[in-house]
Amino acid sequence: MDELREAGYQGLSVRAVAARSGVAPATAYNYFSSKEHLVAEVFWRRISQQDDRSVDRRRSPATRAVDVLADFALVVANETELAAACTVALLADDPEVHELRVEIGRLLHTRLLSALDGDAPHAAIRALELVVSGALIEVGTGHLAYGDLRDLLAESAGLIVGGAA
Amino acid sequence: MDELREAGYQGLSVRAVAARSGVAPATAYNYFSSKEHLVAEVFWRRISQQDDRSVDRRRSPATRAVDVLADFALVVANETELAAACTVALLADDPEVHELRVEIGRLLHTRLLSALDGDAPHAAIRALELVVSGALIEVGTGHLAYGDLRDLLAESAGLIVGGAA
DNA sequence: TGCAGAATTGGACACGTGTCCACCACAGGT
DNA sequence: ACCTGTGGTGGACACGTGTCCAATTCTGCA
Repeated sequence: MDELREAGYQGLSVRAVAARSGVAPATAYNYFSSKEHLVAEVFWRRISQQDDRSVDRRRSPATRAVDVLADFALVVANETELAAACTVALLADDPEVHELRVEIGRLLHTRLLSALDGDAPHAAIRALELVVSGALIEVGTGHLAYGDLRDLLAESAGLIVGGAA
Repeated sequence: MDELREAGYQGLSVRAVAARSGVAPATAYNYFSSKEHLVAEVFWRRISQQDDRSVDRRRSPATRAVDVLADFALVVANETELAAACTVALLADDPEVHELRVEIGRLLHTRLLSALDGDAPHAAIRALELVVSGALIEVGTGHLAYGDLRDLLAESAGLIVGGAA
């Protein structure tokens, strides 16, 4: 993370991260096959370490959905550089990254399902998934400000899941 | 395009494209600052060369929206390799690419606006924009098949824009 | 204490990238 | 026929990447 902040994603290199960790480059490559894999792993750990929200059925379905989406996106979106890094990294054509991508997708799906089960059709959940990737990309490319993310997610979720936003 | 099909995005290089075009590498770099820029340019040209649909207000707003989104996405989505290339390329941290990204965003926005103006709130248009980027990424990463794209877009648009899907 | 197996290391490797610059080819105007 | 300027060219450059491997150091266990 420190390295990413200082050098940006372009400037990030596995070697530099290794150096900062007091470890030889070859060692780093034993664990991470590329910088994409490294960054994707950071994202995955942050996401999966969040503790699950308990579902409170007194709140509207849309609100519950937004909570899930915001938890998901805000983990990285508070730093544009990190959001950019994660979005690009997760698209890499690398088996290790593919694995993580699937895992992350599964996790998001599970969370949405448990927050909304019964209160929204399957199609709505799919749409929410698309929306959150779209939103993350907009943050990563700098077209959407961190501060506006939650509102945008809320607006979209309001439209997708019937209930009042 | 031929080069991309044969070598994949990973294997694509500006030099190889230059060679295939019977042109020196240095010449290619005069026009495209990176392979990301090259690919982004291909995407941009394909998108912007589509002719605008005429708005038929007898059809439901959602249907009109789907037409715009599908035109947009299907330009590249019929070949996974191309979709992957475009999505990754468009995220590059390169001023030329940034320019194109803005241009493409503007074009999509304009088309949605003209297809839906008055029949959907601004928030719906934003949500549709997010959905289409999300969908493109899923195709690019191979998590969504080309054949399923249109249906998925239709489902989502149906939820976002009130009218019957 | 000593040892076997695992983890880490340095260093070289082949390859690809984007940049630079001096030089050349050639079309259009005179 | 001759300039002139624009665009194209070859070739070298510094840099970063991921891979490999033989040598070294660590670690847990007997």
